[in-house]
Amino acid sequence: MLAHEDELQNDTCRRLLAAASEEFARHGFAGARVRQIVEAAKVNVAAVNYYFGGKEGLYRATLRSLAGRPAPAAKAAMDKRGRSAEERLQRRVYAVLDRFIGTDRPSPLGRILAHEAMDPTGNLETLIGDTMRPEVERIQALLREIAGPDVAEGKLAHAAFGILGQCILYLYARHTIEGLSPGLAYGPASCRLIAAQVTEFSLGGIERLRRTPVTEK
Amino acid sequence: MLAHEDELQNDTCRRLLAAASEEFARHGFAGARVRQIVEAAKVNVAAVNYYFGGKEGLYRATLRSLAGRPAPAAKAAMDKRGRSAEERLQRRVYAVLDRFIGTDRPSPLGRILAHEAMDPTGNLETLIGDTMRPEVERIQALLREIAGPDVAEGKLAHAAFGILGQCILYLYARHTIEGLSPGLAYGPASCRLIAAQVTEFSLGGIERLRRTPVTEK
DNA sequence: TCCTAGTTCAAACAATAATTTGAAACATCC
DNA sequence: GGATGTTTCAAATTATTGTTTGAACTAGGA
Repeated sequence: MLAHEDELQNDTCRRLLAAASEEFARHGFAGARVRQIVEAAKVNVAAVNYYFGGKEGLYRATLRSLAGRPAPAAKAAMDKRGRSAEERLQRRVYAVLDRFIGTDRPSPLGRILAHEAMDPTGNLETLIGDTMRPEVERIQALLREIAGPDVAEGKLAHAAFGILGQCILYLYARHTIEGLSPGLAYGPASCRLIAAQVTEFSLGGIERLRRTPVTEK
Repeated sequence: MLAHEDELQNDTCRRLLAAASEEFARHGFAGARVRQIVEAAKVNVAAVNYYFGGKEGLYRATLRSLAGRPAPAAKAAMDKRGRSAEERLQRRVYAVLDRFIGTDRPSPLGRILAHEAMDPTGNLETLIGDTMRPEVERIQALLREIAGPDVAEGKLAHAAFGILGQCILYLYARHTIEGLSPGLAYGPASCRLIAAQVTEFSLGGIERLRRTPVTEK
């Protein structure tokens, strides 16, 4: 039992982590089966304990590896200069969709986060801190920029969660949405489309909040 | 092994179903433990098989019992006459929040639905058909009424899902939101507050969609 | 009171899953 | 080539969990 830092050195570890990401994303920690993981990874069962000390260790390592690297689209959304706040918001929404929903294939991170939020295992706090919190803060800052100083902070927070809520619905209710409304297909292009829709919709919401500035709470 | 229709006659069944609702809501079907359920219900283990034929039977019965009765708020939202479409939308949003999130305590139905959506067991279709589909359709109809005939159908569908997404976020990311933004407390009153916020935000979105009617898709 | 059908119970059982083990395979260095 | 440390493997082990069993208990009627 070594490793613990160079989990990505070994090929066995890499395959294990990849398979674990998918299995944990599908079924959450409790529902995931290590046999399923090792079979998908084409690795012997004992490897899990050998490298990670058990199912739980593998889970933590998986979370680390997923939360560690932000998706490529996140960087692309970074170049804020020379663009309107509205445009930057749309890019940020796209980045969220890309990271948590995934463009080509569904992202394990978002799905694991969803399971974790529903049924926490004790890693939720860390995971949120590493992934969601910065996202929420960035979006809220952009909203402030768009809405101006007159809109109450609480309203802005709600709005930020509203935007995230819309994004997350598309992740977590994928089957459901496809069943209810087959037209709204998922795919590489539709991620961009959804970003546009969500942004448009939310800009309207912000605008209205600005027009009717009620007292805080 | 009788029952199967009069599940609510027997006191043991009632307690079993109540405990099962909570346990399945917490951990989903796979993660739920029948021992946990029977312990909470103060009932012998064998009762599960005796009355419901097993864990899966109990699960299905639980779903039936939860999907069967719409929350009281749903009826209150029904009296459409004499109110503006905007007002009716807000009432409908409140009804959704009340049914799926719960006013006083978190609703098992919504939480089970979330697990089911993440990791379907084969009961998802039925559950959706019984609970979500009518909700989506009603909201979409209201949105059409508000938006007028010029907004494309696909946009309205997105908007309806956007509204649901906002509602659902508050259900499924409860811990997360409380952690990120302690000010936004949950409670009997806040359900109404959230309904107001979501409606306000969404009306703005609709308005904007109406102003910028792009071609379908 | 006895009988019957329905229900509850503690304990046994079977099935599934995670973990461990000890030997075999592999690589690396001398 | 042999010694040493690491990795892989199939099989055994332990733990957890759903299900079954057969006896005990209860209530209602003949």
